[in-house]
Amino acid sequence: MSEKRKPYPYDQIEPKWQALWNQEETFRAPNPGQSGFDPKKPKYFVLDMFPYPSGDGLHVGHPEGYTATDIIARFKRLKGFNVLHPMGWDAFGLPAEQYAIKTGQHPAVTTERNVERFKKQLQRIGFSYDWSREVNTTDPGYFKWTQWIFLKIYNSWFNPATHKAEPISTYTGNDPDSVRLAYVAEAPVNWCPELGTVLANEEVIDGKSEVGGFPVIRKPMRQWMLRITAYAERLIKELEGLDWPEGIKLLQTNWIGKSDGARVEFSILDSGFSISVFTTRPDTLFGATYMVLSPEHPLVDSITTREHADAVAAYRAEISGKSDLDRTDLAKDKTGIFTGAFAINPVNQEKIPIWIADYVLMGYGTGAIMAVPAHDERDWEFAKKFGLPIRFVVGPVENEDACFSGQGTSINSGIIDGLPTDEAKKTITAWLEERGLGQKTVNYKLRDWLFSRQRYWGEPFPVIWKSGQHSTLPETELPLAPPPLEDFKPTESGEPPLARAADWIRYSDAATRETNTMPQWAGSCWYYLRYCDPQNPDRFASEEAERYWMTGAVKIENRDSKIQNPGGVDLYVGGTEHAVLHLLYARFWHKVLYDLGYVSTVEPFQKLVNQGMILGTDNQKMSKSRGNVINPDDIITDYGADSLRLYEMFMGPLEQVKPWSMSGVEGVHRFLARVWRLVMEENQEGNWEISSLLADVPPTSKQQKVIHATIKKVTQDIEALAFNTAISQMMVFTNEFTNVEARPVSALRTLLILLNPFAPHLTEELWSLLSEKFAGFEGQIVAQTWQAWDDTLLIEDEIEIPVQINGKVRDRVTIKKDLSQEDTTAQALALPKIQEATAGKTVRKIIVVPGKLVNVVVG
RNA sequence: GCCGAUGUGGCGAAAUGGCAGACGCAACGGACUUAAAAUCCGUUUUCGCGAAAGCGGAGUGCGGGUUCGAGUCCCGCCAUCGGCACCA
Repeated sequence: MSEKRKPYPYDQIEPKWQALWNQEETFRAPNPGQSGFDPKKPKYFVLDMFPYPSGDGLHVGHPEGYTATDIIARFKRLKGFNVLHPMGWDAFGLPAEQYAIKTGQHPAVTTERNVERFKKQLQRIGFSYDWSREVNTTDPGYFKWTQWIFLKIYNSWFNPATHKAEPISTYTGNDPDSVRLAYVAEAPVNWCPELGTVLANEEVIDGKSEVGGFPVIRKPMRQWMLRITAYAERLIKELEGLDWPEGIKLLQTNWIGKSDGARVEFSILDSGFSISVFTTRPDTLFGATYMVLSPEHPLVDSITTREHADAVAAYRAEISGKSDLDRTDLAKDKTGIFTGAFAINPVNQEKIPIWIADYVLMGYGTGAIMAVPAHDERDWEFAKKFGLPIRFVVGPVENEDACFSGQGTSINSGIIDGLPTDEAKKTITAWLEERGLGQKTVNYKLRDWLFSRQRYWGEPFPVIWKSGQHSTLPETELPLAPPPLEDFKPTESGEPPLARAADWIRYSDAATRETNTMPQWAGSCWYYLRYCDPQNPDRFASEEAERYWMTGAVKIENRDSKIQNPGGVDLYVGGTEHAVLHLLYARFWHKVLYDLGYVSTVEPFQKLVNQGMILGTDNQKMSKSRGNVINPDDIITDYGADSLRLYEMFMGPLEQVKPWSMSGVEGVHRFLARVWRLVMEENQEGNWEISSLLADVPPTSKQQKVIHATIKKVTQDIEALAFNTAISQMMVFTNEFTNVEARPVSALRTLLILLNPFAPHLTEELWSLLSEKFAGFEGQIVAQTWQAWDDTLLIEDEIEIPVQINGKVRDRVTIKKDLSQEDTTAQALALPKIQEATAGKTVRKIIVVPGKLVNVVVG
């Protein structure tokens, strides 16, 4: 009894309803063909970005997006949809592995423990997930299919004629390995000698390891690559029809980085070689005064003259020894060295020197450029530093001391003189093509996806090696689990940790297993598909289930008709941090599966929404070191899950970054307590009982208006994901019914249904309490139907409108709603204040906006 | 440097080109109470005048513009946050 009395007994009702939902599988979503499936209802697939179950547990950022999707899921169910709302675990990953290296505890053990904790935390918030569909990327039953998809990727190629992935058997060339969508290449990786491991790009911050801050160097290693570049064009183009934030589409488009230009062949003087360069400005070809190769360019050794060989070798050694950090730091200061060789400019036969410099990247274009210092900032800087000639070929030249990279008219350029830039590009490119000296080309910044990691805690590749040749395991040998190990560090020689499992590696006398593992992205590339049919042992998801949840089609139809209807996940909510990587990788895999006929839609996610980050109460990013982390468990203990949910949604627009406020939590908590007290009151003994003010009376017409305005606003706001204003409106509703002599039960019935998606526990409880005394509360609230509003009830007979003089409000007038413009004007002008203001002045114009205002313009 | 988002009271915010500040927090005042908490009622952009009801001016980062009318549309800046960063 000493405990402080709670404003309402959330601590009792929340666990009660959670247990009941769990027990009765209230939110189980049957698949077509299963009992309880209703084919007449439309489908709705609402997806969260599944979490990595870290050791820290949930933070308040997780429930933000999860609450938003839960409200949508519950709303759609009330609206009569079959709703797929699942949750799972992206459980492979580096933190578990590093913890294992430190403590020797197997990652599977810590992962299981963390998953358990995360799940408990999520269940305490009352999310309406169909837990029978839970997936875990580290389950053999799951990663079997991750590996299976890899096999499909490995066994296909991108046919440039059809712009589609096709089985490798349709490839007629003589080297299928050169076109597979999964291939092996020597590629530089982020090697951290201190940690003895390779790091993903995301784990390298400013050239140092995210963990520990140790230097990271680039080291070439044999790597698996996925040919995502083959899809560059489609990954840009097929974004078009998606309902995604424009900013995210742009981010992906820029990441893929398409540029139109030309490849131009330069022959090398006194040698049999020729070097091709990529340029977006072939119109400036006459201004090329030198050429630059990347230090890693394969022809550097062949063309370097004897007297420059030592200096070039020294420069190349210096560059390769630099860490990423050094290279970034020196980005502004150009370095380079002359090779002694010369190239011939194909348009004017001019002899130009060939340099190497690290501002030219091997990974883009051809790794070589023609330098046009007059019209390219970087070339300008380099030419200035090394005293190379500068020649203007795009006019008008206004300033000889500055580079001009814009468009203009070609000058000093032979056949293209006088042409505007666009024309000049076309003309010179055609001229080059006719002579076999160049070609119109499209280039992308996007690189192929480095898909292997030297890690333990990931999916092993279903690949074996025999005499230096790779081949794949048969599907029947999937899943291939990682071997049991006790030491998870890479070997001393820098080989992946799987190399320690000698027995596991030996596949046969002649063949060994691949020891790299897949990156964490692999499992998250397709998890939304597994949710459709998570226990299926024979396919990643049955065709029927995949088709139903992705397109809504119950029967299998002509596949081409699906292309018309974009389909896919109906709503996907998650943080912006995945704007490029996860969302690009998943789209890529999905397209491969689509091309090969395994899925029904071109794109996986039809609508995407990014929730904004939640900052600490100090307006700073939450972090352990700042000590400003808010733990959702504490909020639930002190205010209840419904308050946590409601506050997360009431803070502000979903997409916006916003700081946490404890008194804000108390505010919504008070609101929920007010709703509780609309229904319940305390008796003499201090027990809660149904309020004596409740009565089966019709609402007054004013109340009727509030009821219908609230149904309308809440419905429209939920559909627009504007949860904060939906809640405001329900507060208005509650205020309206707080001080009344008799409270119409029907009004509360409506409020409870509207509030249910937001505060499911409180509304279930009040619903069930009301059913003891009033009719209309049969069954659970989750089984009810969302109400419709009546617009005719919202129309006011009389409205008050402002009357302005020259745009400033001078008075107000109350008029009948359908009053004619003439009569409105007359009434407005008759107002004493308006009379006074217009006296002695000319009324020049009167603007009447029906039902809105009158504006009198006087001179 | 480039790209994107944002900028409104003491704070979180709201406003199809039409009464700026709904709703909530905080603060202040009142009711209830022996008292406090809780609850309920009220005030609260700011400046000036007024005892008060009220009256008047200013006001949505800054400077311009379009419009009868701009937080909202257009042009040019500034600031904060996020992303990319020698991509030829």
